[in-house]
Amino acid sequence: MEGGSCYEEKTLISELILGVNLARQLRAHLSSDTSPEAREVLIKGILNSYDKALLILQWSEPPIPCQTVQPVPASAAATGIPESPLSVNGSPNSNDFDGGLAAREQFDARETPKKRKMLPKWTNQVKISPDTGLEGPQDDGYNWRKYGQKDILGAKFPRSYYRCTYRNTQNCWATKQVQRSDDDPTVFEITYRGKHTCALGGPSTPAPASPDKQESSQIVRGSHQQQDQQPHDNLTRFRTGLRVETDNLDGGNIIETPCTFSFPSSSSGFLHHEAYSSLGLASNGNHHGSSRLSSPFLSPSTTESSYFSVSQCPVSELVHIHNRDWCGYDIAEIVSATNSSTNSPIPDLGGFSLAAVDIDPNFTF
DNA sequence: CAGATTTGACCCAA
DNA sequence: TTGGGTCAAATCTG
Repeated sequence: MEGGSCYEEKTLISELILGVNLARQLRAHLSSDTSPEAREVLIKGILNSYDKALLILQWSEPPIPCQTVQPVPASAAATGIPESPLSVNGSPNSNDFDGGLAAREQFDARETPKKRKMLPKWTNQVKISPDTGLEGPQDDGYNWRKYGQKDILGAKFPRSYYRCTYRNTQNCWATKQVQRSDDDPTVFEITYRGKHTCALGGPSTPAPASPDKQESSQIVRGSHQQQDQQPHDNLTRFRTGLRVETDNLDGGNIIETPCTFSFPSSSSGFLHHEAYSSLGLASNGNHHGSSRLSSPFLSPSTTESSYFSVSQCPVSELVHIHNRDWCGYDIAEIVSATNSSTNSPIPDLGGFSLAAVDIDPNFTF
């Protein structure tokens, strides 16, 4: 636990420092002819940084009374697990960090259904992989019970309504709505309302075997993954918060504008060789660059990444990271690729559709 | 049989 | 009046 607290403090400080640095860069950019895109990247970085810092603050404080029954494992604490998956587009309501206020809100909501609408509300967008057999967005760690489904006017897909499984037994009034995106069926918009006050539903104490039909919260897991589910959960969380910054690099000419990649969550699988072979690529591209990695879930001492050029296909660059998380697990993931003829990103090669793997530590690219 | 899901009905705010 | 959110009985599942 101590390691977790120490880690959280360091991460919090580093995130705030990152935010300050990005703000300074933005100020410098404002006085120059920098492109709006580059400024937007900096703004996103700043917002990301403060979002994460706030999340760390939120989850390092004693929750009410949701997670007081079972202590949070150090590994879980170290991941700074948010109540729901953090995404570029979503963050918990910043007004809701006051646990006492949240508790009062929950209490009031219990008394009058009208006041439920006053509950804090925030929305996350979660992308799922069509390649990995996922039926829906990843499990957010809570136990949800579906209580309704509605066809929404103008939406292709119905909206599902979930409430906390422990509503009746523990008066936990957290709810969520899951709406599949019309534009991209692999994207789910998840709207959370209210904080969990249950003792059993916390993300650090995953549900004991919930059914696998729930649209919004289940992952198909192989047997080998169940054995070490905790590390894999951590990996998923670490990926979610991982960012690759490519500005000011020694190989900075590879990607001409500063880029920030936000990692979607993805499942684990033995993808490394399959990914390359299915693309007709050799896995020994020429290393020609490196980048800084920034994530609250990465060990700074072991972070590294590589860029590879690939000559066998119209892929001008394959950004590939090889990393090690705080649990000591090696991770490899393709995070982006660019079509050399059109100079446009190749979405199918992005980090999402090519899931991460725990690679052989002895394997070299 | 207990708990979860489905689905039509109901409520209510806009 | 309409559409979104919730309820609750029926049904399903392990």
